Amino acid sequence: MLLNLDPRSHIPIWEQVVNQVKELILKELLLPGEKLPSVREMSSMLLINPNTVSKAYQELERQGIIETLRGKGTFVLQSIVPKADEQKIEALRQALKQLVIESSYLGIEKESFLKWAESYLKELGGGTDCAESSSDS
Amino acid sequence: MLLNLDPRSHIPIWEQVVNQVKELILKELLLPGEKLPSVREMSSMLLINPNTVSKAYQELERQGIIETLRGKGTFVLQSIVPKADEQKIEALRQALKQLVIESSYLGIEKESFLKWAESYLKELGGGTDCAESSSDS
Amino acid sequence: MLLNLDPRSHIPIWEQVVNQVKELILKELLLPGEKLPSVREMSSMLLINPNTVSKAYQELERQGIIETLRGKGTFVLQSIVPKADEQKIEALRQALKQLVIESSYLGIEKESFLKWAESYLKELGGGTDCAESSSDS
Amino acid sequence: MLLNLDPRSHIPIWEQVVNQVKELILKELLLPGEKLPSVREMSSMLLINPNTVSKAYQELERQGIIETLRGKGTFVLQSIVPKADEQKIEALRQALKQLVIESSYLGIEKESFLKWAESYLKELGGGTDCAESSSDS
DNA sequence: GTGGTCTAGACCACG
DNA sequence: GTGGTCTAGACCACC
Repeated sequence: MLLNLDPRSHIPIWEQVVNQVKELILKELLLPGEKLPSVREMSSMLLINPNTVSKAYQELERQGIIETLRGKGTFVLQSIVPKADEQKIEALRQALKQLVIESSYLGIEKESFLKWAESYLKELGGGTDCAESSSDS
Repeated sequence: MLLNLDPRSHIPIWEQVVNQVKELILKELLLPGEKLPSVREMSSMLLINPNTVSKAYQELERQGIIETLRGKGTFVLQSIVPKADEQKIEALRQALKQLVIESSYLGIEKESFLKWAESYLKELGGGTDCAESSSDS
Repeated sequence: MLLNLDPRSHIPIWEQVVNQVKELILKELLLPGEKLPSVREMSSMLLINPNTVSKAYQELERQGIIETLRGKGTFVLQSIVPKADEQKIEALRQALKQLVIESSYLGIEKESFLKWAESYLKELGGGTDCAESSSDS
Repeated sequence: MLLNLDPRSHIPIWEQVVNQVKELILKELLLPGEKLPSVREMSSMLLINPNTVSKAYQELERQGIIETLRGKGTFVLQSIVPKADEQKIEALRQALKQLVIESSYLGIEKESFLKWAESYLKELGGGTDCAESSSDS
């Protein structure tokens, strides 16, 4: 559970936590049913306020990724069902388009961009069907 | 200069303006040397606060995309040189990675994601040989 | 005494126990004078903490529904007298009102809501003439 | 915008705000497009912390009932679409069942319970098609 | 021990 | 002016 937080980033800390937990789960470094550090543990590990961790956990629960059992703690859900929210997909497409625009202004070649995308997709998606390919990043 | 602004979007309006101007330039709907509407014109066209337009123009100037000539107006720069800022590239890579993660939780297939990326890359890069001319800085 | 507990529910487990015992009594699946499982038995049956069962029993006793005889065990009271606590009635009305509001936002038809209410009322009140016998306190 | 908050209630204050705003909208005391008091105004009106109001507004936005425009304020959405979430409907049914059980222990007659339900349904639902019936509580 | 709520007060970005 | 985020510290309910 070593998360990389950047307090200077414009992305709120709680959202950085959300993102990185989601990444850890996809990479199977956090397994279904596994217990997350308690809010207090996490906050002292990351040197952030417990409320910030709490907000991150609540958001993850709202997204159907983790669950909290009263008095027990917080756990990764057994079955994380991808829900194909059309609005979110459209937002993602827009974000992707914007990234492409930015990459052009940064002088990034098309091939590089696609290569990166493929590499990230393999890195994560590999875990779903074949675990051995998840480490060849 | 018909921009699509969404006041409900969580992306700041000034940033939406910046993004769409950059897109228009890439698509050659705004040509080098062309004059942009004045801050007042733009703000009344888009029904937004002049300060917002001003902030967008300042950001575009900061990024080396447009220039303001006092008393003359604001113009698209003749040569927009992609500056390969390593930090920005790394940030873009992170953003791309995050998009890939989100797409996984939305149940989007790898092929779809790559297809979209390719389509956007072609859409922009196709109109101009921006990639080849990116080294003549 | 097969209770359906959901550790994921936001209703505290002790309260779920209280609710379901009250339901069993109304449905005459638990009869007046009948002995409840001991705290230990119940906790091992339900795989929950004995303290949780204990809290549920205390609450049921506080509500005048069961009684604990030292050394003998815990029993359903012979005569459960509905006590028309005005405050609780008002709270119930508020809760009902809130349910109606929620049902509206969920797009539930008035008829459906009333049908459900009637069905539940019949389900419970039908088995016993609780309403008529409610005045013999 | 006179809300009745009960700090002693077990329902969190932010949730009480959410509930009552939803009620005001159903009763057409808050109209689509109307501006809600700012977070600061509301917090000073209700004598609660701005963060508490903020949490309530965020929840209302998450439920698709209001929207916030950056720097402008918070507004009731034009079209509030009831979304028939099956899980939430089932939870509502359970809550209704529980209310029926409670009403029995409080000695409430079936007819009273149904009468109340009908009255609340008419009070709110009346606003949808005929405004004149909304005041005959 | 666990998470949830509330307060107070500060800082920031947006328009 | 608006809302959003973060911190610090307190209190509570649950198990």
